[in-house]
Amino acid sequence: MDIAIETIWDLGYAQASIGQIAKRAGISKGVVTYHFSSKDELMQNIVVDLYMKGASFLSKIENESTPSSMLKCYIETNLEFIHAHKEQVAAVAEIVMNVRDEEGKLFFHKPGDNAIYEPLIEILQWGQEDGSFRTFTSTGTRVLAMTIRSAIDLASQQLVTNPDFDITEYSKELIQLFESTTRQTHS
Amino acid sequence: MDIAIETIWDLGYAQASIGQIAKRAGISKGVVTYHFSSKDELMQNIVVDLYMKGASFLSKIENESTPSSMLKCYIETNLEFIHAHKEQVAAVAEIVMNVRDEEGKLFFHKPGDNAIYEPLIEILQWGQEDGSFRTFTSTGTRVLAMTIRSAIDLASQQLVTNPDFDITEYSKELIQLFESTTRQTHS
Amino acid sequence: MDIAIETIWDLGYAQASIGQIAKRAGISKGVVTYHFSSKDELMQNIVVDLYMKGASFLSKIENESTPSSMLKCYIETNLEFIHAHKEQVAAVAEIVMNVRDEEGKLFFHKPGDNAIYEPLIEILQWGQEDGSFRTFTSTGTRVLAMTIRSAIDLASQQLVTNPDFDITEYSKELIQLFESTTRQTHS
Amino acid sequence: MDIAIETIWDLGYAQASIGQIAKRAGISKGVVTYHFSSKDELMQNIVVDLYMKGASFLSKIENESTPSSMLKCYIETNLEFIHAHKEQVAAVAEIVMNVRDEEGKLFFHKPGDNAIYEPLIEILQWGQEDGSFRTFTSTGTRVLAMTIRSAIDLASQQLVTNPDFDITEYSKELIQLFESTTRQTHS
DNA sequence: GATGAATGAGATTTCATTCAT
DNA sequence: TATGAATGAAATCTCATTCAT
Repeated sequence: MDIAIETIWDLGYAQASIGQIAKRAGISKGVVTYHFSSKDELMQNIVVDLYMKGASFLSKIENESTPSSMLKCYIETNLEFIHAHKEQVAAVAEIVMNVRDEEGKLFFHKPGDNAIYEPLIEILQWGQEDGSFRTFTSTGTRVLAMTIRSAIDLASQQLVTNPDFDITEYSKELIQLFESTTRQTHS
Repeated sequence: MDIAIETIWDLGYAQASIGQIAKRAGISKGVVTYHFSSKDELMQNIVVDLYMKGASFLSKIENESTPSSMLKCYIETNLEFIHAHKEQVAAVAEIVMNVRDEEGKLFFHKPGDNAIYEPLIEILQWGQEDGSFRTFTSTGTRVLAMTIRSAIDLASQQLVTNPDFDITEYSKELIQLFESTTRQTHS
Repeated sequence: MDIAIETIWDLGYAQASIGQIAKRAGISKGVVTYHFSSKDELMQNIVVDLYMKGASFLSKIENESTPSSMLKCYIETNLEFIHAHKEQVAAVAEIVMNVRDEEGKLFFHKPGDNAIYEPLIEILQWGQEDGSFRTFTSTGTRVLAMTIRSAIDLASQQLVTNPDFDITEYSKELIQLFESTTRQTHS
Repeated sequence: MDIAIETIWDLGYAQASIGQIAKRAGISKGVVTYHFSSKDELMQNIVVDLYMKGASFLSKIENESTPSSMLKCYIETNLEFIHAHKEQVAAVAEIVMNVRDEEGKLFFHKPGDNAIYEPLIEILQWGQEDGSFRTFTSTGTRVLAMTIRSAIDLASQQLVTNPDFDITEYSKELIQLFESTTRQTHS
């Protein structure tokens, strides 16, 4: 699986054939289909593995005691995770966007599933309820969550394409940006 | 080319073979390779065509007379463009992320090329210089530009994956969000 | 298709891979899948082609004016057909017994379909009705038809496995056997 | 071996891979190749086992004291055997027609080997000699034996493909048919 | 005896590309 | 311009067989 991730990182999903992966791993093609009944299953394993790592890594966010610190922790921890697993994060992004079922529909996408934004929405709602964040409309809250999330995900793309990208600095700036965006402006 | 775009939209880049495209267009495979010397060239044409459409469509942004109205126009016009050409925008996103050269490097990416953020950075700098926007550090300005851009690009993904996504509403909310983010808070 | 038939005749269905067939035909594998979208489709074409040839070849049986001469003609013409197309007949026998659908069911077999015996049963019934054949029970008539048919089909197997088999002689003997089997024994 | 027979019965020879057989048996592939040095050897064992069962089961035919009762017993006992071991009989039919040597020749077939017809020919000759059967030419005797045998073997095919096939009834009808075929018509 | 990992050959199929017509 | 035949490379997958444990 690690070699598969590396191969996707280096060559992209389409070029990451079982043959390529096996060659880079120094094993025969048969080994791959012996352990994973199909290429798709290998890819699913890579995705599921990252989700499990992510769930563990990101669980500490829930421990924060204020909306502000939790938002900070959310951004920071997510970017740390992306940094720590940049190859796998990028590989999963490619897999999710390329694996399709027989009908041509994206395999890793339930239509209308925006569950990824829920944790952020909850943080933002909490902050509005306890008065530490300024208020947004319902839609505004959701759009802000989407904006934060897309800014986070951008980091993974930058790590792939931009060798000068400094994710630590990016993290600090994002935290500051969204801290000021959410801050209550008048007492 | 339009059929090629539709095919990528429906089936994804990998399944959009010349055979598929030709079949959907009701022509023979030979016609495609007659007009485009290779599949990659067809794909490049789709990308270049979108860039040209975009340059024309987005040129009106430069006519705005204030940083604030220009930022609003930038967001609004970009989202209108994504909306008007959602299939081609999505197709180009797939092409850009899948076409690679012999070495496995992404064909449509010059390393370190973040030119896409420059127009936004310029708007943000102009606003800081004329005092209509609050001030950001140099890095903060760049990160804000990246955040705005990624929020805009998210719309294209949502159009692909989320049938309930309302891009007009999204546009209004984004404008409001970044208007308030950049607004000078104390006179 | 002719080369495919020859290959099945020589090597059997399992060994008659697209690669083998292409090699024997002196063409590339791609040509086969270009003309036939899959191996199964090639095999179906071979089967359908033989059925069409058979329908044409055997149509003259209907012209006979007495049950006895029609039975004789049925046996004779069927064996002539098997003789004239022995390779394809044998190939179709292999195909019919080996091609299966995804569930493992034989593709060329509708459960309970014994339509092949109907023409013979009709001849035998006609002969009983007009008094030229001795009488059989309903089941006896069907079993006799099955016996005649299996004796005919045996010829194809013999042509495959027995180089000394004389199908002309076999034809004469079968005709005589079933002529005497069906003959009215007392006036 | 029983599982292998079931697998061939259910899926056909080609799909009856060692992996499939082992999976259905709940054992590892290795066990199969531990007990049988090759797949072909497993298949040979299934064939030989059936022949031994058959030799035992059918030996009682020799005890009959008249040609007529022996012919009846031959048909009846063979069909009982096919009925009692229908899966294995069908499996052996598939094996015999699919296993080939390196040259592509059928493994279970010695060219010109028509030994299977000898017992029937002997019964028919005996009946002609003792005057209880009507007389046939030498070739006619052989063709009649082939006809009887093919009618018997048809039962196995019918058991595979026709769920409504009643082999007991078929047995009675065949016995009656060939009793009347062989009966001396004038004293 | 039994297992599971590993292999390598070969099967089907897809596909970009070339080329004669 | 357009077509369709042909090619050859490569991809996924299956499978009999080997082997260390």
